[in-house]
Amino acid sequence: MKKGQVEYWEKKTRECGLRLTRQRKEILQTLVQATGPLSAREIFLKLKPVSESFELSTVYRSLHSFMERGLVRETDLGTGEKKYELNSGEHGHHLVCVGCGEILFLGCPLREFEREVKEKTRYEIIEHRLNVLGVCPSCKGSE
Amino acid sequence: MKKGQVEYWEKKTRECGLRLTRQRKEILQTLVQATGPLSAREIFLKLKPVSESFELSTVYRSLHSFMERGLVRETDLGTGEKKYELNSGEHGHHLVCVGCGEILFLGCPLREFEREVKEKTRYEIIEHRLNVLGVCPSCKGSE
DNA sequence: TTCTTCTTGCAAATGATTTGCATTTATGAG
DNA sequence: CTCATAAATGCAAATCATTTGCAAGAAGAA
Ligand SMILES: [Mn+2]
Ligand SMILES: [Mn+2]
Ligand SMILES: [Zn+2]
Ligand SMILES: [Zn+2]
Repeated sequence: MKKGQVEYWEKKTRECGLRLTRQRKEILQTLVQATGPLSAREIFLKLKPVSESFELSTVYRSLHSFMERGLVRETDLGTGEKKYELNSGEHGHHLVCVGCGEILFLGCPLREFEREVKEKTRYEIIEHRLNVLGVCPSCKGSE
Repeated sequence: MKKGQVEYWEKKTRECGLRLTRQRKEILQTLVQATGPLSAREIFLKLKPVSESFELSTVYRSLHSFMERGLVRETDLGTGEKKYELNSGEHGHHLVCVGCGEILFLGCPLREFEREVKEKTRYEIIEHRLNVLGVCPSCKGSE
């Protein structure tokens, strides 16, 4: 069972001791289908029409449960709302188009830098957060 | 007149067409003395005892005026409140101690990376945001 | 099926930041 | 220096994302 399938995440959910509710299934489904990180409200808006009943607060609560167990990652891309994505396990960063909001995944160029910072400052490094803002080719064209 | 002196920033304020009010002087003074970026509320709390009357909303409004003119920079260090600092002109990033909140300035290791991203993605790069979280030596000691 | 515990819906609270509006103040002209 | 005017402030209320309390509902173990 692969990370691209809902079943994978549903199993993980159970394994973490979380109950697999209809709402959580639908949230996971939405995240699996997504091409990039989504905000709680984006998830909510995708589901409300399809789903019997659904609360935004439930989305937030589910995402937090998922985060606590490491199933989901949260990113603040400076777009007002925090974004959430399934935790693929591979560390990286995001390139955001300020025009259309498209989000591309970027690898991490900071392994060496982190070592230098640790050495120079004597801080224990916990994590780093990087994101890049730009304009995608398509948005560049249509100005 | 140097960037370490309030007078420098007071002059700049005027040159930008902004009026130099008592409140703005005090905000600039606070920022000049600061050893790192401060939140609007931190500035407010430093000034309230000393100053005749002062509103948090005034701090926010002043900071925004300063930002529009490039006198002040805003950073989101993920600490809940946005932080503000005088715009030294030199681009860089921050290392934040999750223990005591100490903030160190870091240089930018991403010039080359930005070029690569531009080439690979064909995005026009506008800016990047990076900050590093860690534990300072002093906080490491006292656990 | 039953029982227990975890989740949800719903509404109200929170916390940072912003805004409307009447009043005050900085600044430039006279 | 005095005055007029636009800009800035105080104060209170509004926003907006996110969180929380609580009663009712639904998973899942037995
Ligand atoms: Mn990285
Ligand atoms: Mn940089
Ligand atoms: Zn775009
Ligand atoms: Zn510290």
